Amino acid sequence: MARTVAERTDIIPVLAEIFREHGFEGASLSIIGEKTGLGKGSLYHFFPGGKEEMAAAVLHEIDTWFENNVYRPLREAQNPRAAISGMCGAVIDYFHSGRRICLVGAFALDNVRDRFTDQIKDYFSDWKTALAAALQRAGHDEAKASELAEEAVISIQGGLILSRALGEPTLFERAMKKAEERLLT
Amino acid sequence: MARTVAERTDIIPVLAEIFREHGFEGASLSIIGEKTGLGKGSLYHFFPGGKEEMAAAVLHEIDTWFENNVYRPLREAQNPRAAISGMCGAVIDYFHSGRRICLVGAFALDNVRDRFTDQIKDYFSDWKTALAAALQRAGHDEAKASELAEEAVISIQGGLILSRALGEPTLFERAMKKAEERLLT
DNA sequence: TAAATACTTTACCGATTAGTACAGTATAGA
DNA sequence: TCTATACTGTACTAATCGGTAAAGTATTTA
Repeated sequence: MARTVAERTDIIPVLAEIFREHGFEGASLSIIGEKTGLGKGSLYHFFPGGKEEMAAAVLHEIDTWFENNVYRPLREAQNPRAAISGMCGAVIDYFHSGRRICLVGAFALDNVRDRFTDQIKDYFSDWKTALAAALQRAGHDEAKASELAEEAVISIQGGLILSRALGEPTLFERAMKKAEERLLT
Repeated sequence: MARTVAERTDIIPVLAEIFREHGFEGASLSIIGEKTGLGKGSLYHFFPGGKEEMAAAVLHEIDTWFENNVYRPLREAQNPRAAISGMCGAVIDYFHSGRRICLVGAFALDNVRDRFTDQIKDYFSDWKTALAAALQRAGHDEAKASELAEEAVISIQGGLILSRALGEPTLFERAMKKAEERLLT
């Protein structure tokens, strides 16, 4: 039989988009099979734990992406203000200017939240602490840095919801610009 | 047979909590039957359109609640600043200090978003315009009022997500206090 | 080239899904 | 009290769900 996919890692971004579009429960194995081009046999070969393992793998990939492209730059860049600015740009790109939802945020509101509690919690908590660290290095005291970081993450998540709900991608870009202003002044 | 529920309207709040807890797809008819104490026969008697009609009825009830308790007071109260302050209190109560999610926001991220596009859109759009109207009557120009209103609704939705994700109800109260400050200064 | 491993296809399982049909019972109005 | 309507319980459908089993075919390793 023809080999369709060489690497398990190639499937994960496809799974991510499926979960974004249909949610965890709505992402049936038939949809997954259709969009990945893989039969059930192959899917359970790569993910013996079934849908739950697929979603966990997606969340893990999201986590490493943010660690590499958002959290670590915030913690380690020489210029913290440039790193914060860079974060805002990376976020706009990642969420396709508000046309793409945040899977972790969606899971947090979904009934699967209990199955992925820790991964969801870490995502937001890591983001907050990394951003607060950059803000502190930019001159804010600990309390103010934590407050500003929390506000920014809130604005991102809320902006994604409203942007999606109203069908206005520009809303998200506006919210990000506002958030960046508040972080840098 | 014993009559269990007198009014269709009595069931809707129960349905709302079920959808909040399990999502639209996750709210199976067996769960709904169990929590409402109604058999399928009764459920389809009250809601011939099935789950979709149930969810639509819940969204409609939410809309009228916000119209009566949030939007209209914002539009019509003599003292707009007091009305804004009242809105913040009502919102904290309604969402149980962040322990309760916003069903409309959850639907906006879910795969049912396409089935209830208009009701979701109206919810956020009505909220924005009502709050902007109050802000204008409080002295802001149209552009600034619209900007502040959008920011506030964003903070509410984002606050609910983070509060839920991190398991910190105090986060939502903090976000609401911040939002109120920004609206009233 | 031969054997071991990696991947795929197909067929199947029991459980659950939303929804329908309909007979039966309770209630309300005349 | 009789009748019409409102409501409920039970049984049923066809479809789909996530998951399993196992035989078959590639690909890699020795």
